[in-house]
Amino acid sequence: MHSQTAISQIRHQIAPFAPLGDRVPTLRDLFKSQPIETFTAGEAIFWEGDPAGQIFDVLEGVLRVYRILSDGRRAITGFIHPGDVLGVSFQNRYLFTAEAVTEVKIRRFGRGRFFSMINETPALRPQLFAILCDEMSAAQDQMLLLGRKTAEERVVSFLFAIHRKRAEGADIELPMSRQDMADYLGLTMETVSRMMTSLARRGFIVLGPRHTVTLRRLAALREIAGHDKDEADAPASPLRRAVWPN
Amino acid sequence: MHSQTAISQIRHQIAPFAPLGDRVPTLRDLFKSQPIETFTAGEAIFWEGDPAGQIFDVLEGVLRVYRILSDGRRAITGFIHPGDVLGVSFQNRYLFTAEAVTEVKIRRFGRGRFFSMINETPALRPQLFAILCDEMSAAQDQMLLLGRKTAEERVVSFLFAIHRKRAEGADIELPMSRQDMADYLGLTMETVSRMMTSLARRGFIVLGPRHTVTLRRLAALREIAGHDKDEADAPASPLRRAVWPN
DNA sequence: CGTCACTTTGAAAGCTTTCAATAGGAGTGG
DNA sequence: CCACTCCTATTGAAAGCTTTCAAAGTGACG
Repeated sequence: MHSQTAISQIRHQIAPFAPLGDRVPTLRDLFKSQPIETFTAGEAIFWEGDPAGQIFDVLEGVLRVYRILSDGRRAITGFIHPGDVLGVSFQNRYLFTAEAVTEVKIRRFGRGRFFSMINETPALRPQLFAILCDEMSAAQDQMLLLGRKTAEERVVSFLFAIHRKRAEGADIELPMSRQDMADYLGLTMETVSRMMTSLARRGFIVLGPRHTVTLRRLAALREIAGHDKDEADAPASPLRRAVWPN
Repeated sequence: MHSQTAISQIRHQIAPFAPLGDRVPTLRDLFKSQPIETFTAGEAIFWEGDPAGQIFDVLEGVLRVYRILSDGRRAITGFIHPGDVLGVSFQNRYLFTAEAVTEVKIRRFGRGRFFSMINETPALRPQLFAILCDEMSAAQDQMLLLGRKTAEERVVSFLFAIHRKRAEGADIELPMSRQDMADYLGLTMETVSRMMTSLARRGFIVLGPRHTVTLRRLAALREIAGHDKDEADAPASPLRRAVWPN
C-alpha cells in the first residue's frame, strides 16, 4: 500500500560535499550535490506509512503535511516553506503525508547517508538538533492554538506566523486553500472564511488579489492572536547562541 | 522573572558513567550518578522561559507540562511518566512549565555535560534522536486529536494512550485531575466528566477508587478513539531497528 | 465567454461551554 | 470513630460558538 509514492528510484554516487572553500558545512549543503526535482500542485512527495527513506530540502513552493482519520477527517500538522528541511524527525516510517500546495522544487538525500554525514561531521549535529527543536516548538504552539484558542485567534495567529516566517513587508501570501487553512487550524473552511471577512471588514487585513493579504495594525493583531503569559512584557530573548557545545 | 524556580544549585564532580561493565551505555545511564530529588504534588520543576539548563530523568510519579495564555487559559502539552526524559528538545529556554502532578522523583543532568557526553559517545546519539522522534510523534497525535476529534474521541484516545504506555492489564491510573485532562484534551472539565460518565454508563469503562479506571471492550474502545486511515488493516509494523546508522 | 472549482454568505442545528448547584471524598479535629 | 470542612467531581439547564447544509458569488482557465 501507499505504493503510488512519487519517489523515483534515484541513486547518485557519493559526493559528500560540494566545494565549500573553508566554510563550515551547513546541513543544507549536503543537498547541494543532489538534482532538483519538481512536483506539481497536489502531488505527494511521500505518504504516511511509507518507509522513511529520505530527507528533503525545500527550495521553492509550499507543502502541506497531514494525517487523515479513517472517516476522512484531515488534520494538516504543518506547512513547509523554502529553506525548511522535511523528513528528519522519523524513526522508520513517515508519520504524515507531504503534498505540494503549489509547484514545489526540492532536493532529496538518503537518510542513511544523511546520518552518516552527521556522524562524521560534528558541526552538523547542532544544526540537526536545531531543526528538531524548531519542529517541537512549532508543534507546541500549534497544540496551544488548537486546544485553547478561539476561531478568530487561530486565524490571526496563523496570519501572524506566516508574517513572521515569510513576509518582507506587511503583505503575506496564502497559497493554500481555505480548506487547507481550516484543516490546519481545526476549523471548517466556512469559519475561516467568515473570520477573514470579519477581519477585513474591521480593517485588520486587506484581502488582495492572488492569495495575498495585507496585515494592518500589527500591534492590535498581535493582541488578538493571543500570546503566552509574560511574553508581552518580556524583552525578546537576545541570546541566540547554539546550545549544543561542539 | 520566573525566579522562584525550584532548581537548586547543585554541582557535582564529573563522573561520566557509573560502572556499566561492558554494556553499551544508555542515555539514562548518564543520570545514574546523580542524586535523586523529590518534588511534591503541585511543585514546579522548571518554568516556561527559564534558561534551559538541565535535563531530567523521571524515576517516579507523573508530571504535567503546559503553557498558559495571557488571560489564564492553559494548555497541557503532555504528561511525563517514569522512564521519560524531560527537557531535551530546547535550544535556549524551556518552552513550557513542568509541574508535579503527584509526588515525583527525578535525577537532573546539566545540558552542557549532557551534550558533551553525546558528542563523545556515538552510541548515545541514536537514543537522543529516538527521544526527539517520540516527542514529535506524540505531538503529531495530539494535533490530530485537538484539531479533528470529538470530545468523546479525545477522552477515549487519552485513556487508550495511557493504557498503551502505562498499563499492565486493563486497569489504568489517572492521577491527574479532570481539569488537567481537560486542559490536555482541549475541553472543559465538565465535558471530560460527562464523557467519562457516559462511557461508564455504556459499559466501556469502570470508574474505580483512587483515580483508577478499568477499560472494557478494548476493541470497541479503539474504534471510538478513531484511528488513522489504513491503520486499521495494516499489520503492526514489524521492523523496529534503529534508523540512525552508527 | 462558459465552465468548474473555490470562496463567501445565510440560516438552522449541534456540540461544547458556561453558569449553577449537588454530590462525593480525603483529610482534620474533636 | 465520626463530624466537619474543603476541594474536586458530577449533573443540570441555558447560552454560545462553530458547524452543517445550502445557495449565491467570484475567479481562473480553456
